Amino acid sequence: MTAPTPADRAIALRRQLDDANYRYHVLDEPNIPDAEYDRLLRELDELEAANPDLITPDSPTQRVGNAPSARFAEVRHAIPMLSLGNAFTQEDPAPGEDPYQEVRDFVRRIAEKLKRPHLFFSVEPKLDGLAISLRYEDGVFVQGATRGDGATGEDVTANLRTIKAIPMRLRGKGWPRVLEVRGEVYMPLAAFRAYNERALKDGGKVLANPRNGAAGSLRQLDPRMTAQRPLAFYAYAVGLVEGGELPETHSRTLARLRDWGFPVSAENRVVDGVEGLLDYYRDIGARRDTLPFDIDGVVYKLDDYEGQREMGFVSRAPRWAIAHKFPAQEQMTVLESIEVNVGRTGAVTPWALMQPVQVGGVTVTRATLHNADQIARLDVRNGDTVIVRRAGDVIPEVVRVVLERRPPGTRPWSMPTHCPVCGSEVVREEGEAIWRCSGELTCAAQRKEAIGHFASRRAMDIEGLGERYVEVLSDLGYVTSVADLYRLSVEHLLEMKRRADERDGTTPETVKAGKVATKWADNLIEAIDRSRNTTLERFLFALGIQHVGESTAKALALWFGDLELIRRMPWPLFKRVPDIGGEVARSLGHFFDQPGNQQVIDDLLARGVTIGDAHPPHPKLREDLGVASLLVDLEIPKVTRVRADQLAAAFPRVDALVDAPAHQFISAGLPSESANALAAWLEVPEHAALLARGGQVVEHLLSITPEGDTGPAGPLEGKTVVLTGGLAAMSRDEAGAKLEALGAKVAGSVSKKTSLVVAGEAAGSKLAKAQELGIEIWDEAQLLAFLAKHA
DNA sequence: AGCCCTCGAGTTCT
DNA sequence: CTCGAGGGCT
Repeated sequence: MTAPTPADRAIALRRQLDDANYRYHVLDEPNIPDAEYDRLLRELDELEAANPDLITPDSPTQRVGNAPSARFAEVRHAIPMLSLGNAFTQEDPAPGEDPYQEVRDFVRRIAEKLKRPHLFFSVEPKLDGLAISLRYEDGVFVQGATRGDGATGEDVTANLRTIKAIPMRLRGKGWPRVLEVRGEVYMPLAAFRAYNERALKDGGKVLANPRNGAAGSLRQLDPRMTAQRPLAFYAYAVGLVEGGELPETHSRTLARLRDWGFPVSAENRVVDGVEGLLDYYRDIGARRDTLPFDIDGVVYKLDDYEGQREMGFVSRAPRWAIAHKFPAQEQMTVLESIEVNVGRTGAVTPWALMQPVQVGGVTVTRATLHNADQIARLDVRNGDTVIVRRAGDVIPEVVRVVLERRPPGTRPWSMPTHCPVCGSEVVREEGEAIWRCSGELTCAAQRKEAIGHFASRRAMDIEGLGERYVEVLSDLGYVTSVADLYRLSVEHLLEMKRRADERDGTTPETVKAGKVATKWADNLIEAIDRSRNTTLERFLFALGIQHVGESTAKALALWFGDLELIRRMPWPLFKRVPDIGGEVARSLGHFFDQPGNQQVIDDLLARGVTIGDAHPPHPKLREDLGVASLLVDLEIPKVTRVRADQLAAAFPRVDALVDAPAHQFISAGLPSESANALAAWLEVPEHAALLARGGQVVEHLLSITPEGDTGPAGPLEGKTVVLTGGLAAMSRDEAGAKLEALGAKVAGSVSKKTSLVVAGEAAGSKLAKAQELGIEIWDEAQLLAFLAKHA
């Protein structure tokens, strides 16, 4: 046996590489790891570099891309690349109207002409990419072109060579001497995202969407650029055929193409009649968001060529095929104006008011613009034409501005300097993204939101007090603080309704309707009454303190157990609660420092709000509760944990510390710098008072906080559980409460700290993430079984 | 100082 | 659901 010649080796390498490509891109069953592929490719590359005469045009090394071409040559398609007629689904069908009429018409026309009992269609997803034509002579790829106007396209052979899913040489046998294959070059979504993520990191150019990514990549003048773009390809038709035969149906041609080495979509099917088409349409539509590529519809083609020939063409579109489009997920519309909204915390949020468009099957007129930074990034202006998207996430967003359509004379948008509702100044904290109205509760918008929040389901849960009534109650002055809700009577409500009707010009209620109004008022008063019985965590959440959401409210309730304690707490002590830091503690302190807020709490209690679950502080509060931690929590300059410990040892009682001169701090062991800083800090009367009060409260807390014993550990103690998807037997909230009762911590998002994910019906990204991280996953049945066992 | 994890807040339409 | 930012750990 002699050693293989370089020529033999080159052939062997090419075969291996081609085979690996085929398995990876066509069969979707990679047979060698990427690294091995790269090694083989490098070996071949080196071999060819040493023996240039061994280089062949179909060699895998030639995919990498040669020197840039000045411009693309024109290619005349031997057989024109057709465009398809479109069928749209009627989005708001009138009663009795068939939303699929256009598809039915298409099928009916064929049925009338062909007069067959059954019509079989080859169906496939319509990829959102770029149509191309590939020419093979004697089984070797010789030329590739874009669709262009259908008759003439551009020669992008060099760029197409870089796409590994396109075979350079046909496999198997039986191919015609000349074969033109048509298909779609596209960018898989995962590749698109990965590409953009990297581009963002490296400061490169971000692709607008996968379609633009594919189209832009193919038209790169330098194939080496194309080679870096992650493109893929699916074949869906055949053009010119010479010196060979094709099967008699489209579906069998596709199977043949696959044998010859072309990727063909795994979603292709053959279906019977119009119902078959529509089933397919609905099936793909339902799975649209989970497909690994973007599609804008499905394509129906009469499967047999005989029938196709008989149907023929109208102008340039075949009468035997049609594209059935999905409702667009992106639409162009005109932004009429940028408005702002004022939220509960005063956040001034800009949003776009647009001319109504159908996006993803619903009419969209408004979309959030998040904040001023986002507007600056997009550079959206009044009157701009914009692209609106409503992707899997339902909530519409402005994707970008169509600059070519910008009317003359527009100016960049800027945040109003004053609140549109109350006229207070709009301010922004250093380094923050959000501008806020400084009016606080003098601002009607903030008051309204505060009342709405107070009444909301997760807060005081006043059923029937929705946005509408909050608006009127607030506007007409019946309710200026949340405590006013508990002074309302049925008479007030009826009077309010009468005035509201007058104001809005609504026809006054008839006597009969008056009865209905009474009923409504009775119900609302009863709901308000019911809400008087509440829990500490709901109450704290309802107050709407900045940075205090449900979770923080719950923690406060658990750790301190008593409203009276909390409302008088010196703010640094809030930091004793896990997950509460300086920012949140200060916010709590700020809230309770305001006499107006204390008054509201007094009023609520005086008007019958009862908080049911007062209990002593959580035993763990004792841990590290003392003078030292108080000093640390006060954030005194130069007073670190070490210094605080020294001080605590020297001054077991805070009173003595408050009045002590600086030299006593030095005697306690502090360096003079720290001692002086502390003395200077204490000069400020508010500081001294805060420290003194802090000392008292620490002593009080220590006196009422029980020792150890945190109760029996539940079976889920220390576990973090995430609930996702819909449950049949109970709501997610109920399930969460039950899990918490067993000791679990219920979190909202999946991370590597998550111990367990309960996935209900139609679970989405959280389930995917759990699988990715290898976290234990239960279905509802497992959850119910577990709960039953441990109830 | 930087990273990871959570929480809070705001949001659209039927 | 997504973004921004607070909290805590390394």
